[in-house]
Amino acid sequence: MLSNACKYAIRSILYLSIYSDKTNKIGVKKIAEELETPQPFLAKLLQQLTKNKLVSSTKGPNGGFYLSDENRENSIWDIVENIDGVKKFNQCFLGLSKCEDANPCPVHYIAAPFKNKILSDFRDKSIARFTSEIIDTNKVLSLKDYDALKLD
Amino acid sequence: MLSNACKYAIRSILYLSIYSDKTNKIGVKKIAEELETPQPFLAKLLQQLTKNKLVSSTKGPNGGFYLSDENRENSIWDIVENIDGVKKFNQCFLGLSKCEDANPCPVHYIAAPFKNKILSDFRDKSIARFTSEIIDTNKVLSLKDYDALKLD
DNA sequence: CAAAAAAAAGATATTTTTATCTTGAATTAT
DNA sequence: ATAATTCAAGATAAAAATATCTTTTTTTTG
Ligand code: FES
Ligand code: FES
Repeated sequence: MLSNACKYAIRSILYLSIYSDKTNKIGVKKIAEELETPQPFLAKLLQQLTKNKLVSSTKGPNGGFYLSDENRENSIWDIVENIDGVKKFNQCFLGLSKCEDANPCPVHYIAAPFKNKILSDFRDKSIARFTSEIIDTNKVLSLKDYDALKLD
Repeated sequence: MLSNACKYAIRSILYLSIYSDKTNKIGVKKIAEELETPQPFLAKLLQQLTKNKLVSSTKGPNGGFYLSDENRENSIWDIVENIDGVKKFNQCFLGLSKCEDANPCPVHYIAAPFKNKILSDFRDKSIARFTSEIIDTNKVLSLKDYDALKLD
């Protein structure tokens, strides 16, 4: 449903949201290691996300990527739009050209509620809120295998 | 989540389940037109599905593809396994290597119930039952755009 | 200022998915 | 039998997604 690129992007931004700020930037190398994603590919992605104001960056020593307060006001949905485009998500689970109640495919009534739920979660919460919920519930919500992002 | 190939396969088999039997076979050309899928690609798929006993076929004039009673005892899940493999479906929505309650990603508790629901629907019902439910509810459950498969 | 660090940009490569084409084999109707 | 029809099989092609490499630019630190 989401491309690898998009998954990497979401994970990166959630990671940056938890661990970075203006005074604590993080380089691609570190991010790629933490999230176990291909480094140069992630670099390209972050480049694109930066150009589109979803993440921030500075060059030079102690430079790297981080999320500004403005960046944190975006939603996960903004990331999806940026990388995969909107269509990807509105598509029918079985590949019909339109997914709508008026013309449901055989699994529409199973798939549609899920899509709506994910969609509203992605669209209605800011990155900031999404992140604080992760932190507040104090669950081990890892971004890569095992508990890499365990908040202790 | 599912590949195009797999979507084509599922739609084809549901189509054949509704419209074909031993005495009424349907050619690739017709199927591809009805489902609006690329014809030679679908031919390859049907070939594979036939080899793997998920559909039946005969050559020659009035030949074509159809579902035998045995074919109808398979599940949608069998199709998915055949084309995309099992893994595809067990994957984490954000791309972690494992999707499990013990190590949930930030959207796990939204995605997991959906996956379980689809999975059980796909796995526990035979094609035959799936199809008769489509017919019985008498809904316009089309397999391609608009109401191509409207059961009147 | 010079050197090092790090992202930006652009080019290239690999892999996977999707799609097509060509030839061969089986079946049926005439 | 023969010709027509339709699937089978294998080779090939095109497109998209994923991944890497090289060079340039910016920034910071010493
Ligand atoms: S029409 Fe297929 S998922 Fe909605
Ligand atoms: S861990 Fe991500 S969907 Fe289950």
